[in-house]
Amino acid sequence: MKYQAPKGVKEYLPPASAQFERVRDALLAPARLANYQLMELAIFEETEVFTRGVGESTDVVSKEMYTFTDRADRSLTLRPEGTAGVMRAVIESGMDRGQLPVKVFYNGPFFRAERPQAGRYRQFYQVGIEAIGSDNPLVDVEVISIATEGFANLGLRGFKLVVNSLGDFKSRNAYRLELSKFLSTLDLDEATRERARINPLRILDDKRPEMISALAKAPNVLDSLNPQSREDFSKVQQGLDALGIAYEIDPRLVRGLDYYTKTTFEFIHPQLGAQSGIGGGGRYDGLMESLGGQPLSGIGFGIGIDRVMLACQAEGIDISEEIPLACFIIPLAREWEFEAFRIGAELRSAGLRIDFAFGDRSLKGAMKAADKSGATFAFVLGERESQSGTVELKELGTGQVQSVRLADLATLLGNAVKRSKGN
RNA sequence: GUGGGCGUAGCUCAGCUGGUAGAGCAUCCGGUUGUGGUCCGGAAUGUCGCGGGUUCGAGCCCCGUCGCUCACCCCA
Repeated sequence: MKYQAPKGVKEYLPPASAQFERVRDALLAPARLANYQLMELAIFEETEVFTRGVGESTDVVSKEMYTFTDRADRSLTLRPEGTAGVMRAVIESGMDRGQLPVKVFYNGPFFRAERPQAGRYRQFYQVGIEAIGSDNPLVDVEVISIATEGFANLGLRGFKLVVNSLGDFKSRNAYRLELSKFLSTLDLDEATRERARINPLRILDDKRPEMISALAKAPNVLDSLNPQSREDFSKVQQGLDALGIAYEIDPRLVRGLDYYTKTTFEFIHPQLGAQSGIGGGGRYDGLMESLGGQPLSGIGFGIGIDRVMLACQAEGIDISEEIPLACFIIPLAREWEFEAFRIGAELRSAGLRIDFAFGDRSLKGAMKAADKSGATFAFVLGERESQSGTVELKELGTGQVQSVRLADLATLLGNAVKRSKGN
């Protein structure tokens, strides 16, 4: 084996690719129903979009970006996350000067140069949505509910939703100061002290047991929320309650991107191993402005398709394809191939999924192929059928055969597909 | 970047204390006339990840290297 996909690149081949599509579409459907619209975006950006957007101090920017120089010596970067690119496109197209809020969704591959492990890849896939230009906490609720709807579409149950509020800019900065003071009383190792200096909030995320106990007495963000932030967070909670969405409040939930303010949230699936976050997001107040746009607030989420697929697997959810192959057509010999193909094309344009026995194989081999294809029906096309305009249609599940006129084939197959869907 | 586990047929793996490689599944063909699934018979496939060392002899031991995988950090 000479060539292989680059390290950590996750690819989906049949039959898993059909599951990938289903998961992606199930996650996207609620966004469409909530009137979010598709953005098909650049997969690489000027590096500065991310350094300014995501923040220099984050791990994502400081050590995980795929950055390269093009022939004109421009520094470009494969997108490591979705929000910054959305903001750039919104500003570039002037959407931030039009009707607000701007509600958009996206999906596709993202890239981070990390060491791969279970559920973490260098090329991975996300769906995401952003609602830009409204401070209303109900928008936060809408965004979160779209995510939970997506999971519900798949029948996922084993995840939990964790929410927190970091407070608005003022509130967050005040807390940051307070937290720094507290952290300076702790005896921290070199790396942690450096992180604390760059962004003290991120220390709260530390999962090491000794750190968790050291942080037991750390000041709580929620206690330092100013009145406005407090009220907004309370509305978010009321909205979630009204929709019957279960959640936990975790004042330690900070998330690794610098732009978050106010609401942050994360979906955790405990059966997943070390990388248990299947999705997450939050509100960002200063992001648009720092990329040169209007001073608008926004909120959004990113959901990892790869991890949602793992979660479905862990819960034993069947995400296999449900549209069956209606019929497998077997030309008896080369001379019948064109006619078989013509019939197949007609059936396909009637909306039926049709496949053929290609290649010169024995009839037995062709029947075997029909069987393995999972088709509901199969028939042979040869001299007799061509003459009579009638085929012996075989139902592969039962072995039953019936004579069907070619003219009636489309209707009959169509009805059979409908019936099997109804079951 | 750091640490653990693993690299044998397309896939999943077996190979006892070192004696020149096997199973199941998958693939293909056949079991007489134009109909699959079960069953039976047959065929094909490996520089045992790569390089070096020890040995009369290495898939098995040693060293290096590459790859995969899991975990730390962090995130989807």
